[in-house]
Amino acid sequence: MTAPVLIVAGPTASGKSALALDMADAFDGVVINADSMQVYEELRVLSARPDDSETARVPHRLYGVLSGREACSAGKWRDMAMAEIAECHAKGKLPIITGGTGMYLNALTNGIAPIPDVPARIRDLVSAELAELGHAAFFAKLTRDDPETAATLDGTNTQRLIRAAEVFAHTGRGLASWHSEPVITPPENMKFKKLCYMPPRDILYDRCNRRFDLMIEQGAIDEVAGLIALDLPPSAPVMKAVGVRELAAHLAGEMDLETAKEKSQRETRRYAKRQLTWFRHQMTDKEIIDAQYSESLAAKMRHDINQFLLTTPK
RNA sequence: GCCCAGAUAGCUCAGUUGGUAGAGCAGUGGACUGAAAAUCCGCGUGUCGGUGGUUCGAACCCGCCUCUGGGCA
Repeated sequence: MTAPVLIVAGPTASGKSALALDMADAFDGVVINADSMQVYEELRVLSARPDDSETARVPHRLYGVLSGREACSAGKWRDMAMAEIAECHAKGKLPIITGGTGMYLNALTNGIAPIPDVPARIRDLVSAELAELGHAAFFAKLTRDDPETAATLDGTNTQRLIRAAEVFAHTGRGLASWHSEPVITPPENMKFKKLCYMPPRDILYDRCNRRFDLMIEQGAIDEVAGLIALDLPPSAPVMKAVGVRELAAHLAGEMDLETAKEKSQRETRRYAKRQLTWFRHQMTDKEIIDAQYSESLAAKMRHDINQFLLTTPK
């Protein structure tokens, strides 16, 4: 028995959700979120989470399931996604993984190294140390502790320096050494069909811009005010969503709304561009869809997925 | 109509006493193994508004023209 999984990837605002919804309708599917920001409950508007009419139409999973107080991770997401996929298969439904977080999709389909979870406390400690020492000295220390991993880093990449140091601090073993272990892979019988939705750039950028205007109308500013009231540390992933920093500056009276909007739109475009690069080069075995969403595209997809399901019945 | 100040990269502007130009932003290419909407790394030839002149040589000096601000009538 095989276990089919459909993946609908693509950059933000590409229209992949509409496609996923259609496919869920057509194939008795469940839409499972693979977006690092849509997992947080406090980010309804700014993460463009599916609305009530969409969630009423087909079942949706892993949207808004974590509090912004905790940080998600590729490993945590993979475990949640695997559980949802198993439930779908038990009920004879087609899991449709939808989202733009390439690293999450990669962890699911290509596997993830068996590294123990690092407690937040260790990360905080390591971050504080980096702030105190500065990048050069911190990097020099990492090079002494764990030369193998240090050789793979560029010394200015704050986040990855912290990751390397926290793994070493917590496990006493280097990140590179962990990465040489066999990865935790999905079961043999799990078969993925990976669609990657990549519209022309001018259309994508236009959609990014218009969507942010809509977010403002839908209460994005109140949403950010709510986040600020939670008083989360700046390192909390929710605080890094596009638009949060800009609208927070506006609320603090440091930036007029028009500027905050323009900056957010620009950041959305840049994010979409990074996603395009990631999908282009890092995502394996994908089928690229470069047409705009239309009924004829949806019809073609239905046909393709039918073929996929015939060869890999659930 | 007259006077003044501008016109240089998609945008905002630098450009020393003449030696054919460079910043920021935008854009763009890339990296990516547990914060990834994160975090990083690359990429700068453009009739220097047009035209005529001075000069070995003009973005730079001079004349005329066009356009844009501002002022005076």
